[in-house]
Amino acid sequence: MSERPDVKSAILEEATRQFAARGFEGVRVADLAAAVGMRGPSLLHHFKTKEALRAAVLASLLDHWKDELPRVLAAAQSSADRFDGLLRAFLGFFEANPDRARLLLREVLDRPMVIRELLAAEIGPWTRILADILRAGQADGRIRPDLVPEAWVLQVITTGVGVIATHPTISWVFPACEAPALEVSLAELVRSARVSLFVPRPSGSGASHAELL
Amino acid sequence: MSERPDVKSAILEEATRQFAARGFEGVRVADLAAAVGMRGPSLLHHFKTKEALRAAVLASLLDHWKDELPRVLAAAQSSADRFDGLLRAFLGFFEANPDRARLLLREVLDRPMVIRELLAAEIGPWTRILADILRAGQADGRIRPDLVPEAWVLQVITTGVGVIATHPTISWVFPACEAPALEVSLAELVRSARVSLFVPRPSGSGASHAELL
DNA sequence: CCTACCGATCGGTAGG
DNA sequence: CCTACCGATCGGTAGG
Repeated sequence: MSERPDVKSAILEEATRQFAARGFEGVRVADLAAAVGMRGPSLLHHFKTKEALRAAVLASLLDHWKDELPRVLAAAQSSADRFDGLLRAFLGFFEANPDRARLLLREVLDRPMVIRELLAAEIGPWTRILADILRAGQADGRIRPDLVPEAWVLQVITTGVGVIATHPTISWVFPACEAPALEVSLAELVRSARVSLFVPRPSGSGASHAELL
Repeated sequence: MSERPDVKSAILEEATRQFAARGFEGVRVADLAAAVGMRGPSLLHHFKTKEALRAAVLASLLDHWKDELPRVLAAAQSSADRFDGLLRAFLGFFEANPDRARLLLREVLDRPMVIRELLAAEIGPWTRILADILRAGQADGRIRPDLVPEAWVLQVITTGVGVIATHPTISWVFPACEAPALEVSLAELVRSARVSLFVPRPSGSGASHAELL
């Protein structure tokens, strides 16, 4: 009765880490169990199969956005700096634990059909709203007219997840001392997302872009 | 003597396809062999181990850029539309066979240390030159000063590979009829890369951005 | 939560 | 390029 309060959470956390690092097939149930202080068969008492564990790990990732997306999008309809709020909530979640980005990318590659359905069901309704907000911004002349809202959203998602997942490896296309830090790369992402989104204001105008989404 | 001229190429092509789809560990040597008309042990006569085949597949990917990058960068120092040439050569290679992008992404996730070294050795020298070209453009006032050249290059690489690798899956964050086609997403990538790179010209000026990199 | 163990999979070898 | 087969790995079960 006085057991470790949430063995399950510990297993989920460790599974996220190991699945992200070595992939689902590359991880041994016994290793996963050892990392949380038990043997393989004992772990399978908490999650009936390895595949069930995979589903639980993925669900815990997407669940975060089921709560967060409506919250941030609602704030985006009343607050001044919607653009920064949304983009930072998105990037911050993955930046706080890059394994989330790597895990998601692996699932996209490993099980495209499964992920398609999950994205359509859980994220689809919200991205649609987002695209509509962008279209309204185009009608108002605040957002560049030569932009395809859906494509822009898709690209920001892919780039955010992709940069955070692969930065420590891909940044080696530059010598170590010239490679930008992750924060610099993400700042560049925010900059280019902003510039590619908003119609430039005549310089000297008071309003900052952050207020305009 | 009158055998199939290049069994090896056939194996490499099929391996690219299958490694991209199911990952290195997810592919059985026997299946790979069956797809090119032989049994497992016979395939291992052409590539001593499965791991050797993996290395060969990866090398054939990177070899393309060892030839292509110098060529395109050289053209970029004499021709008018360097930006388009370079970006289209890059995107075209992966668009012609999205499995290349998926394979590369998997290798980045599966073997970060190996890929780091390969990128540093084979691609590093050229991206460095590219970053210097961008810095020269900043000195001339053609390229936005608030841009970190290395971060911009990194982002374009990550986004290009990421979008092409994941588009058929991630685009399902939109209902099927609203999801942009891959070509639309790539056009948006080119647009936003261009806009985020160049200092905007006073409207009415004759020169197009394409000439300016 | 454990030990003991089954059953299936799979890379690679032997030998032709 | 084949068949036959070894040896190791690993998810999951039995039974406590």
